[in-house]
Amino acid sequence: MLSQKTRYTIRALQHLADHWRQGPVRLDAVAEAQNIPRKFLTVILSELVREGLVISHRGRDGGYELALPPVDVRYGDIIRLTRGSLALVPCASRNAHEHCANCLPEAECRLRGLMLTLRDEMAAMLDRMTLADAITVEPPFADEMAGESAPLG
Amino acid sequence: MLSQKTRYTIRALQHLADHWRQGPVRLDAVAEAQNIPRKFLTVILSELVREGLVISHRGRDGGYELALPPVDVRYGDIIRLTRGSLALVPCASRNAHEHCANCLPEAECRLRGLMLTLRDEMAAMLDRMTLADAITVEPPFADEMAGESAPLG
DNA sequence: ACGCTTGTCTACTAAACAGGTAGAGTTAAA
DNA sequence: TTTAACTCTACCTGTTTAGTAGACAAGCGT
Repeated sequence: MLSQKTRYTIRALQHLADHWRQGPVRLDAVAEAQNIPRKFLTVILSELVREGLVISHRGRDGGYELALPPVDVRYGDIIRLTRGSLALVPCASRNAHEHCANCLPEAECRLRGLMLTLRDEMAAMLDRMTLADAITVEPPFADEMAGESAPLG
Repeated sequence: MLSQKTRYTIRALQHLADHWRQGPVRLDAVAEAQNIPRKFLTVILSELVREGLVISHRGRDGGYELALPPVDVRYGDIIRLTRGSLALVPCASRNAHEHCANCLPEAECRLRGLMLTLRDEMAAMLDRMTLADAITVEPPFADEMAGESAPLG
């Protein structure tokens, strides 16, 4: 799962992307529009500023704006930034590789093999999408529970 | 990230799959071969027994074995079982859907749209692979850091 | 029936992390 | 020089993770 903080981060960035080239957006505006606790959002945005993804303007009429055009901010980058890695296990990360604790030698670990493949598929998709993409949300739910019935129930 | 427990679970099941139809495998054998703390493994295996994925045999010459052929145990099922869902956000789960806290209405949430698509890609891959598949681990690392250079560095 | 080996179950705990909050300080436009 | 912003360090509280302890139950072989 993505942490709540990562989700807030993504939604905040989406909001800034929506207001690209419209001048700084105030923190409260983001907090209200995106339903993010105000105080927590200060922490999140400050980090994004430190990381260079967002620019802040202090003083009156200040606020935040993206540091680069939405089309240049890929979702993969955002998740790498906030989570450290796209991978589902430390040893399957391509940019922040770490040995897993209590594991087999990496060359023998099938879980690692699987997770490397999975990571690459996820990366391919997340690096294709940027903050500039309009994402259409699918219609309701219901008829989508199919395909889940399996040997296990 | 998958929790350590989920990783242990998968490796334990792989071990049982490797010894399919060779009689019960003792807990200690699994613990040693897979480098899993013995006491913790009892918890993990007991849960798998309760969930019907593994059968246990008590008494002398007892141990554990898979309840069904390895080819019928998909990785997707294992992760659904231990994590509850494949999705990266609660609202993007197909079999354990939940509203996210402090979010937008689901129909408007672009993060949800993105995560639904991602979930489906992950599911497609994880439901294609089973415990019967030999997974080849890729060669070393090194030349694989390419493709990471981006607007962000 | 006995004893050994092996799994089962409930409870507990230490440490880390998640998700926030408080509040004093700094900037810059009007 | 006021005031509406952002910034920074510190703190807090609840939950989850990763285990451990220890008494108990069940088969197998003799």
